[in-house]
Amino acid sequence: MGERFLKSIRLLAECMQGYERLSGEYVRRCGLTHAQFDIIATLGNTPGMSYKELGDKTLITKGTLTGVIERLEQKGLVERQRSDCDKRSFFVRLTKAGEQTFCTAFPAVVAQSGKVFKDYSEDDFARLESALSALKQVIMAGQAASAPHRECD
Amino acid sequence: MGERFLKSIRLLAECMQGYERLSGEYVRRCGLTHAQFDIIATLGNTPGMSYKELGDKTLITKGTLTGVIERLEQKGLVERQRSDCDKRSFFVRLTKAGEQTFCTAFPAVVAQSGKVFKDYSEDDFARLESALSALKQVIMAGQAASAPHRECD
DNA sequence: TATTGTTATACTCTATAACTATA
DNA sequence: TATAGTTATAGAGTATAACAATA
Repeated sequence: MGERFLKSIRLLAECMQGYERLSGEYVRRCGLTHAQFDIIATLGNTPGMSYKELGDKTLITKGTLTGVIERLEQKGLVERQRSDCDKRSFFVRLTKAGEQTFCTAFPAVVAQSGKVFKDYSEDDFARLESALSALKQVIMAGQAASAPHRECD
Repeated sequence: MGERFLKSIRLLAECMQGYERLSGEYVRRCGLTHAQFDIIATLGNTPGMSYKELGDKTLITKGTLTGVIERLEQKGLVERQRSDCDKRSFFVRLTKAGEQTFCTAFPAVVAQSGKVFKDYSEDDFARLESALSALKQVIMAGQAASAPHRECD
């Protein structure tokens, strides 16, 4: 009976699915998959980062990341450069074209999907952010707690 | 500059990703994929429903749904039955084994992933649900509004 | 020895569209 | 004509594990 949280999770999932359905349409119009858009959005406004960092931020595992980056490289949207300090590591960054995609596709997706918030007040946003920040905190704490057990069981 | 909502969306995505990472581990331990678990969870505690309804609820398109249901059928977790009233339609429901999976896998996933909420108060839940309900409402309204335009552009 | 990224395998999901059978 | 579900195709993400090069 302690499943009080299920309603919240269901709502969370519905919101996320709903938003992804909304934005996904525009993402696809840019010729990107969700994962590719994720990478572009993560690399945008940064000097670039390693595969490792990119994988951590996007939840894409390294094996998959190779493929995703490969396809983005073929499209000319990202480029890789060996890291100076650690020669095992690659540094991934947006190309000019990638930055342009970021600067057009990202705002386009944002603008279209953001329409639904037109009647949101400052208070509405504050409440939502506050509730989600608290949620994020316990979830991240839970991940940190369970992660070390991965190999023990 | 009207991107006030981006922070909320980012938080939403982080929460969802975090929760999916948490629960995904347990889902996989039950031998189910995310989509399969989604179907099982949706069919649980219902007398069953049509493909159409199932697709609407899970956001899985009909073409994909055929495959997902097929694999669940092979595992003996769901069964299909032609609808009496509409012979085009199939009625999908959990088998005994499927119900058992629902009754064990679902609570297991729920129990494990629910651990992170152990310190959540009634008020915390109320705030979260309230904020998410409001969010869901505007997103769903946005979907309804944009859906008819799909073929116009 | 541990870590970064690659490669290979096998499976699953996705979008799309043409198709069948029923309404 | 429209709808429920199937089939086919092509592409993409996932888990897993063995592997090379570097630390």
